[in-house]
Amino acid sequence: MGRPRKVPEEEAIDRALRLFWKQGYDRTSVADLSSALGVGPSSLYNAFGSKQNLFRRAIEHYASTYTSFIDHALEGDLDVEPAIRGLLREAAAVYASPDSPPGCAVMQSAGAASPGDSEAAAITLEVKAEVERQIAVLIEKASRNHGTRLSASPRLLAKYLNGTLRGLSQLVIDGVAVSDLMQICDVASAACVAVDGPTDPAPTSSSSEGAMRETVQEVEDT
Amino acid sequence: MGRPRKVPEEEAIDRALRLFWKQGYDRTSVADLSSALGVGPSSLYNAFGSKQNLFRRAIEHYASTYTSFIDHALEGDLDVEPAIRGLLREAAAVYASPDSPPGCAVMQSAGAASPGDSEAAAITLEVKAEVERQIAVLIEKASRNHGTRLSASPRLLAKYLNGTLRGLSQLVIDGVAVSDLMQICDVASAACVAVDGPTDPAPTSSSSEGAMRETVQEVEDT
DNA sequence: ACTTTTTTGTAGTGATAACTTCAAAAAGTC
DNA sequence: GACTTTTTGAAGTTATCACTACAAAAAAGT
Repeated sequence: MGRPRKVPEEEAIDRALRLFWKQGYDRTSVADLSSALGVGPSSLYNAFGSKQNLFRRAIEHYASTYTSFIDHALEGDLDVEPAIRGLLREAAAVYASPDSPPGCAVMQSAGAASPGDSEAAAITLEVKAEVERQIAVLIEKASRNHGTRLSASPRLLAKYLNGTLRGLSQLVIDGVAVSDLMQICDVASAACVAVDGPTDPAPTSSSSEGAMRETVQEVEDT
Repeated sequence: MGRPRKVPEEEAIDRALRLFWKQGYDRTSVADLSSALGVGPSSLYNAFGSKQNLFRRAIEHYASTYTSFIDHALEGDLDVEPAIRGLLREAAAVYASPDSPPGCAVMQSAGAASPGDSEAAAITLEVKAEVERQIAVLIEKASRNHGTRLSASPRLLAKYLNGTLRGLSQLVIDGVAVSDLMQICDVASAACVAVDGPTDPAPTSSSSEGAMRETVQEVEDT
């Protein structure tokens, strides 16, 4: 009952996502969203409550739609290196796809800000942590199933690959060619498995120069 | 001649840099800068002309002061892997230092935005390109001097490491521990040199699924 | 046709953004 | 001490921000 919506909720969220993705959360005004959807601001507030909440819905939509590369990698039973290579390549393909804004929506919309300084960064926190968690699971499973020796622990490699994904997103923004991106994925995935030769298999050294920030927030150890 | 400045230019720029670094360009208002320096906005505009220009000066200051890890790596005559490991570790140490805001100032201040959408991103463009250029030079020199077989061309590895640096900055923001960061640097640097075993030395494969954005902007090939 | 329910468009709210105006203040020079 | 030069502080300007008030519009139920 009641007057029907001019634009259905699902489409509104997807259009909003693409705007946040392209312009970033801060630089996307409610007026931008309103005119992109062809409705007045009152409709947006009636449907979603606030700009923050619309962003939250948009990121949830992104996480459940555009990050299938992790599920694909988990479905197959490949060894560590090909599994990671496939994951990175598929992610890079999404980041560089002409059908959606460049880069990773989580990175591009929330910027590089820390969760404390930015509303948007706080909202994307959970998505980033979940990706890292699932990558750790993937590596642990693949190495166990294939008896693969890793260059570091699954949880550390997951952090490394989390950083790699963010780097890939940035490289796409820089305009790096897709062919180069794919080779970078190959280099990065090869780094995950230990070399057989006489080289040191798993470096464990630590301290470098100067005092450094010791940190608090952590994803659980696997 | 004339009335002396309340706060000298150099100190003003450094204080501004740290604010941009911590909060990002967009979220740092002129009022923030003004109150952080203890002077009125008219003084800032008299001295620097605009917020954009002050940011430009701050980034130039950062590039000439906080990125010495590249010069250090270039000065030594180490082989590729230890040179890159040292570069990454030193960069990570700067990013995680408690004496300055977390992460890389170029990334944190300009966010993840593309140069077209953000004034700040356009200003940091040159710095990022110069870093990548110098890393390519470092790799080429080190591999030539030590006869090292690389896992990919110097220009591609430079792109990979450019992405790695950005990823490291993000990991620091995420709160990853310094000890983990250092191990990640080890994994990343080991990926640059070819393995001796029976494994494929330099993968060259390309196409993945779907159509992808072919890009324009490129740093020159080495 | 009348009521009920929800969405819509228009206009406007106070807050904050970057930036400017201008006269007083603080120095050197004669 | 008067003149010149530059910086400073306080107040103000215009634009845009997220968000809201409210009545007309468009559907369903009776």
